[in-house]
Amino acid sequence: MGVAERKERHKEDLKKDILTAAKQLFTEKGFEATSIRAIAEKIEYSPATIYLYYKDKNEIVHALHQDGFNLLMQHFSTIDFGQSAFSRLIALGKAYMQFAFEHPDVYTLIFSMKEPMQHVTDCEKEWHEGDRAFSLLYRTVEECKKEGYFKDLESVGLSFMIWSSMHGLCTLRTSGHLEHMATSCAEVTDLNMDVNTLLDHNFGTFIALLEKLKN
Amino acid sequence: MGVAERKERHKEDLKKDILTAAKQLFTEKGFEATSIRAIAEKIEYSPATIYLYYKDKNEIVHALHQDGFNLLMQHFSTIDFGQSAFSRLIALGKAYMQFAFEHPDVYTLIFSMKEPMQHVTDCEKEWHEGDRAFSLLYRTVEECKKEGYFKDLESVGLSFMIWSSMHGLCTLRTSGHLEHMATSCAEVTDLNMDVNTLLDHNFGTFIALLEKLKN
DNA sequence: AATTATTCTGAACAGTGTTTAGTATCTCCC
DNA sequence: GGGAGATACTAAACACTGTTCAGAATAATT
Repeated sequence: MGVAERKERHKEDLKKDILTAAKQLFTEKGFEATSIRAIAEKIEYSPATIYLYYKDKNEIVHALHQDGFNLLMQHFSTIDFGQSAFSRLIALGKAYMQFAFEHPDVYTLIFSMKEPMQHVTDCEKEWHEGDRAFSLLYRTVEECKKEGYFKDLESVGLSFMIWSSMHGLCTLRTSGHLEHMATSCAEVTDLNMDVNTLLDHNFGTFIALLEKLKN
Repeated sequence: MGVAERKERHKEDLKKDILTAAKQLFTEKGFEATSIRAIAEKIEYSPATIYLYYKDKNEIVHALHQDGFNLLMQHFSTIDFGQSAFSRLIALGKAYMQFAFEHPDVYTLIFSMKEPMQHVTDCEKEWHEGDRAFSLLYRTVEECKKEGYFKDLESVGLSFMIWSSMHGLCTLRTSGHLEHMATSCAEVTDLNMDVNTLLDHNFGTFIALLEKLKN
């Protein structure tokens, strides 16, 4: 039965090759430019072959979705767990934003597009990667409470608001809204700065805001 | 010269008809299903005719972008300006979220898609609608400070963080992430609720959070 | 070597945004 | 009223997209 095993291995290899090609095209040319035909050309197979390994494009996107989430968790793993819970919370936010900054397309894929999440609910699949990431945030918030922060504030709601504010900041950036505001808010307010300065400035306010919630 | 005027009027009418048809299809069938051919069919003209009135699809999207923003401002106009600045801030957040809830496609168009904003920067156009909306938030935050809120917090940064958290909440909802978390966060935490309850709960935490920032 | 099973592909379908060459209509001037 | 010219419109094509399916090429089994 050595033959069957070899074939099985080859099939799995090809399946991975498709994903690797998709990921490469995706990060190189962006999501819009990543077509089935382009993936097929990269692995030197016909477009129809891809459909023998993946049901449709959504299944490929979903696989990339999981990959992207592992990359995010990798960013989180660099955080020093020796420091205080509050410092860890700030570091978590920073790592999150840096991830969004370094991999804007991956970020959009895993947090803004509705197709991958639709695929999860459609196939009644679990999504442990996402749960784990939120759980990390939630537990950090809980530990912050032990340090005297966020008294009288409910942890789940607060965790979501922290996530939302970071997510909102990241998406406003990638959509170009923040860039517009950076140039035009000089008229509205009296500050004039570029996008990244504005982003840093806002994150600074975020920290200051959380710090004020001690006791 | 009555003829030339009549023709000019007719041209402008047709231009508006295209937009009306686009808006209708857009709200009825969503953005994905709104093709140039579908718009053409609705106004009973050939697809090529549309290109005599709009440079490309982005120009149509940009026009809808402006329309959508006026709709948002309309939602804001229902707010009672007699109440305190802090109450107005909360009402602003509520109106913003309700807008996103009632018109999810319009919300995605004006706040999540990057094409319309790209078009603004490409054509070096102004975007007064957006500036006005942010300015409204900014001024409300400033007035809240006079009422004793947000001491030692910088207004621009805080305005952006408030916007971000609301925007983040809205996009996490439309993308389906919140829906997933609502069902799976029972395992992570100990709460079990549906999407809308979770959304309300989070907004409640948001208010509680802001209230704690008095003095 | 012939049969069967597996793997792959060319071609097509129905859709997308967009361009161009050509037609039909309508206005103007003689 | 009839011919010239401007204007408005469209059929058809181009280059794409995701996806399907009949059939060809290859590999394994008898």
